Amino acid sequence: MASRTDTKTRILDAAEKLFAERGFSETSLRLITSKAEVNLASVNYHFGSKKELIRAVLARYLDVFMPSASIEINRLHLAPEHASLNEIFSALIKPLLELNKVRNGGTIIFLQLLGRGYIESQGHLRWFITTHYAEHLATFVKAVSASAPHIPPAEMFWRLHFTLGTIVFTMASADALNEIAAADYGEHNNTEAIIRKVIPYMAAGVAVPVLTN
Amino acid sequence: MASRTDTKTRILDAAEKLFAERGFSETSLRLITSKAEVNLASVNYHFGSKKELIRAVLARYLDVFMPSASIEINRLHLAPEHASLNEIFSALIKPLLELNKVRNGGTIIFLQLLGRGYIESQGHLRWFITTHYAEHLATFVKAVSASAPHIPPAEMFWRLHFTLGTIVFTMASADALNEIAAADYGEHNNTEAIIRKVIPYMAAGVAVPVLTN
DNA sequence: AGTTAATTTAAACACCCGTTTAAATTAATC
DNA sequence: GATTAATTTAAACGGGTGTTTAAATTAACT
Repeated sequence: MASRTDTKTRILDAAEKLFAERGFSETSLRLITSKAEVNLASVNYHFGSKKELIRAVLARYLDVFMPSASIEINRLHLAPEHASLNEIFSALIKPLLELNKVRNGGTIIFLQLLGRGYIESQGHLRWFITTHYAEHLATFVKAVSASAPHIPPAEMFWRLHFTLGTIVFTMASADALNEIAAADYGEHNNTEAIIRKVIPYMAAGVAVPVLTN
Repeated sequence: MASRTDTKTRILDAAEKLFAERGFSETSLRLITSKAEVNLASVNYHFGSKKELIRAVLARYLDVFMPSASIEINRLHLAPEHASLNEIFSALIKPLLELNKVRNGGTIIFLQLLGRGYIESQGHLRWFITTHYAEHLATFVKAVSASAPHIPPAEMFWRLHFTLGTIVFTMASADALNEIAAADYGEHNNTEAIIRKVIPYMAAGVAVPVLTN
């Protein structure tokens, strides 16, 4: 059934790397197939279209991350509602870093793809994610809300999207920021170090009391 | 000298709107010139290339925003170092909203362009901004650092980029988020309302004590 | 082994892109 | 008003894009 390594897999592996680095529209099928060492037409044969390839690339990560994240959230001291926001966000570190075992640089690739998906493709990838992984997202939102009960649901909606923006933009610029940090402050952070830096920032922002005046 | 409205201005006006909505690479010169009702070749005649047009679009906003922001930061109670982080971030509201008077929707267009500039064009727009507006940026960083002296410079570097990501990603998705918020919570926020929502989040994140363990 | 199905391949298709050219037009200057 | 300069215009250039086609090849099944 499979010639050498599965053609489908070779395409996905090459595509996710290029998509994360350069964005979807800046990455041509010809570049993907040449890096993957497969024929140009095989993308349309196996995936139908470029748009569906993009979805498949994202789904391959989400199908690993989402269930794993839900398990960690539910496991929090056997009672997620008593966990702090820092603990809840930190519970996502393990599922995120496990993506590095799936593929080299998997964590940062996943987060960059997520950001590209939300910004580039005007809305239809956001729709794909929120509908296909609704239960997992609800689990997460419920846990966060329970641990910050002073934040009304509408305000929490906005703050969680602020949080998504924070992490996703950070990871999209991670390489550039790391270079500057190394040059200016002698710092050398890997993906995990950056995630551990950003969690307190996000947790503090989500929990800050709403201004009433 | 000018036929009707200045051709150069017509191009910039059409371009900034399309760039903000769809991104740089997704916006063709043919689409820009047709919306602007000018000839295709006039872009290259007046700006040289598409890349230089992108820079000109961004510069037109930065040249208004940056000096205005610096003035507001320096004016903070005549002593910026005694202002709170909330006050410092809030000082940027006026310069941001004044962009709405420059052009309709100017505030959100500017913030979306900023985000596109940082994410899409791999690094060379980030370079353009940090070198051409270095003094203004330094003024801002200095004020923020003075009002959160417990945050080491390297940590502050990261947190300010978290902050940039938060605001820029939020504004890039503002329309979509507003639709959801309206449908799910009956909320209707304009650009200013969203900015006022995000400021406490960012201020809390920037100031949160660094974990020592 | 022979037949059918799945996959791979090279080539072409139709289209859109940024840029350039040279002629036509408009504006400015003497 | 004639001459020069600035701008606008239509057309073409060369190249890249996603997708489709039909033939060649490989794998699977009876």
